[in-house]
Amino acid sequence: MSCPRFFSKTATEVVAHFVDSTEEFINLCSKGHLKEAVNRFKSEIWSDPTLFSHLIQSCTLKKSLSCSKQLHSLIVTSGCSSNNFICNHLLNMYSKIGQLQTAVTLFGLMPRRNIMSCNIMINANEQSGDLESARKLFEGMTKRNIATWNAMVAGLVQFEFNEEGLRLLSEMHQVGFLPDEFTLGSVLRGCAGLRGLDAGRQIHCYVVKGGFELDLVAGSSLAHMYMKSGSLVEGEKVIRLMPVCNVIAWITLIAGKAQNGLAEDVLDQYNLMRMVGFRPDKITFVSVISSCSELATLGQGQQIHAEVVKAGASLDVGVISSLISMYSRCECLDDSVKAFLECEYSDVVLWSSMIAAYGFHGKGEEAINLFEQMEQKEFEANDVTFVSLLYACSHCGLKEKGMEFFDLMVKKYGLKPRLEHYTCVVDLLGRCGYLDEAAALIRNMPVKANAIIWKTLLSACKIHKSTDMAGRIAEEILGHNPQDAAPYVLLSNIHASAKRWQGDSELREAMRERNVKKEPAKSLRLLLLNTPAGVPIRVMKNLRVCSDCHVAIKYISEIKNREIIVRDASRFHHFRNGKCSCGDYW
DNA sequence: ATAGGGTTAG
Repeated sequence: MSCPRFFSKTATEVVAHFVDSTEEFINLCSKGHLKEAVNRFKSEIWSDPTLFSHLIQSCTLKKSLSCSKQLHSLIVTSGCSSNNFICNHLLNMYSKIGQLQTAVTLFGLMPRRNIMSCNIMINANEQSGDLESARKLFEGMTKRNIATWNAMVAGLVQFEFNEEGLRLLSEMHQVGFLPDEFTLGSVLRGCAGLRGLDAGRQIHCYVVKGGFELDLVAGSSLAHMYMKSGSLVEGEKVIRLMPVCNVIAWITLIAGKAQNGLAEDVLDQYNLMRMVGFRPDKITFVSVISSCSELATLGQGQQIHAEVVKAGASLDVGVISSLISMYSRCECLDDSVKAFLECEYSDVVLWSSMIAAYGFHGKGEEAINLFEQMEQKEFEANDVTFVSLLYACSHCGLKEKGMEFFDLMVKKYGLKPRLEHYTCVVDLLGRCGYLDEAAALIRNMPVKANAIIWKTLLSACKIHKSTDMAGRIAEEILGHNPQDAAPYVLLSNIHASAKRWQGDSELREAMRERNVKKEPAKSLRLLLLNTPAGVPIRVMKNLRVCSDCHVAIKYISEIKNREIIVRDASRFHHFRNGKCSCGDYW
């Protein structure tokens, strides 16, 4: 049997030729050779206008406005500009190359818009930051598909209207749409933003029900939600159950551990990740450097800095902000400054990091100077910036400046002071000897006091040898936690330094009566005996060593010539022969 | 179409 013949070719040959040439045309488009594609396949395009879609997609990737305009004119000349399919592609192109206005005009001219057209415009408006227009479009739609709901949920979450995103999920469910992996990814991100563990667990049920547990995106989002909401165990479980992990799943786990304070585990996990063969990227570096910063492990920090440079990630503001903090906490302020100055693009967080670094090193003037420069450059300071700035002022005894900034924060920036801000101000007033004002502030502030803020005041009493007030304050702290040894110890030291031995022995009696015990520092002593001089020690968790500094000291920074350097949140303690540089024995 | 990050008081 022979095939019918078209001219000199069989039908099969014609089809084969057609498939071949379409393939070649698509190939040219995907490589960006638009002119060649148009010239060689003019007749094919004219007979099948849907082929224009490939040209449009190529133009979208090129992000070239002139290319897009030429192509658009060509489409108009070909007479298929009323084709919905082509029009939707054009809408998408204009929105992706940042020509929202053109897309809006085109959308307005379309005679028969379909759901797809509206979906594209919802996404386009969201991407250009206009959530309201997206919402209006969404609300005006009589028919929606799953992508419509997904676009709106994603937009709401993107602009941190997380609760509303969750509400929309239940609304879509009510009208009969089951969430897919895209919806779930978005709402889980919303739950993470809300630290909403309960809502997140409910979404987890949807994930299981839809069979998306093993989906990389849904799985990572789920794990991220758990870890951001403080449930590291559940998050880790989700990741471990995933049969295939990619870089993002790894980093989700690493970042989760970093955020939950497991800095040591972060470094282990990071090394493991590299052994398995994943390449770290800038987001990995940020998490890892922050952990080095928390541990004050300079050597590891420097090594990772080198890797950052090698990976070409050294220009990222996020990476640089974490480097500034790491070097500052490792006593290398010069390197912090260097990193700060080398940064080409800057933002609030970068400036805040540098202000914090100066404050950490007791350089109040420099911190203030930087803040003023920041204001001149019209960067909007945030609440964290002010914590660092106030901290810098209090550590340098700059009372007037500090109070001025506190005022500025409330009045000019409209920020509501948090407990951290009040603690800085109490420290500021207390250090400068305004003990009564500091106490009054704690009693009158609109947020609930915690033991830390009272302890801050107690330290100030110690500096100014005010035993009477210290006694009253110690009672208040013990009201928060009667078993806390720190106020007794502080009070005892205050009595001792004021040479009131009577008060001191009464206090020790009270401690015995209430069965309060001060933790001995056995572990540190053992470490010192068993570790050869000059060997760096990485981390010791929950180590209490210095009772005089009244802060739980957590990390050993290094051991040099049998001298141990320990870091707490605000300063370095040098221990030699069992004696701390701040004067206390352990 | 969708996922992961940086600065913060004692």
